[in-house]
Amino acid sequence: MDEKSEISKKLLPIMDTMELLSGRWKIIIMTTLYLGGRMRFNEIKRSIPRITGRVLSKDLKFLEQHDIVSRTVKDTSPITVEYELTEYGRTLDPVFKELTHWGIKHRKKIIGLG
Amino acid sequence: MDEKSEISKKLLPIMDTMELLSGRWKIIIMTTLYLGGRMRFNEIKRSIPRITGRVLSKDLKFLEQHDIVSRTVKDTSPITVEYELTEYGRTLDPVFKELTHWGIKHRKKIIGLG
DNA sequence: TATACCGGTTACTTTAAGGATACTTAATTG
DNA sequence: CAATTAAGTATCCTTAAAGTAACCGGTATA
Repeated sequence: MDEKSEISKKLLPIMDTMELLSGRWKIIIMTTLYLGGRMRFNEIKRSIPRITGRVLSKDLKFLEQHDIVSRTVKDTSPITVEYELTEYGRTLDPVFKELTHWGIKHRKKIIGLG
Repeated sequence: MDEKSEISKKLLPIMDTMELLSGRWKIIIMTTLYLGGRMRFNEIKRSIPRITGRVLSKDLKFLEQHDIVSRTVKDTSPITVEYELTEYGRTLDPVFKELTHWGIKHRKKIIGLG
């Protein structure tokens, strides 16, 4: 195997994961649902300062399509829609744990330097 | 502590880490250096199809400023510049391992469905 | 009657990241 | 002498993501 295909082989799964994490709001939405459990559209919106309905809607749809988040329409009046992390979405937990762990050490390093 | 500041507390380190990983090329550059060890600017460039010198230069500078990559000018003629992951850069390894691990399972799931 | 909330969608504008290309200085090769 | 390599920089352009704001049908409240 040449150098470039070895790089590709290493990169592909990393890029696959990153596709789900990248963007300004996706991680914030996932963390919000992780902490908040089952939440309605406007609950999520109110929990995340400055997010717009357009982006929240778009990102939730994306996450639903990738089976990270589930969407349930409740037959109330007016209807409400509940979102929560799927079981599969929760398998991202170790990823978030590592991101968190490294971030905490990184912040300590930066503050230590400052 | 209210809901929003709890979310912020969880998010901050994640966002700190993501800052270093986000963008189209940073992860590719880091993976290339991880596999290739010490490399010159144009070696890196040739290893990464379609990257432009402008972006490679910019991203390497960013990574150097964050102590992920070291830059060494060699007194050859013409001068050459070598880049490699710093010891600190290599502490990102567990992060990449998790991203890889999840990505492999994710790909299997997607192929399984298709 | 009208005002607000529910969960969105549509159309338009702005911003940031990245791409394309030319250029730089100094040395080397043919 | 002309072309090439090295490691970039400068300038302009394109694109994709996100922001802004208006609007939708349906329901409920004052």
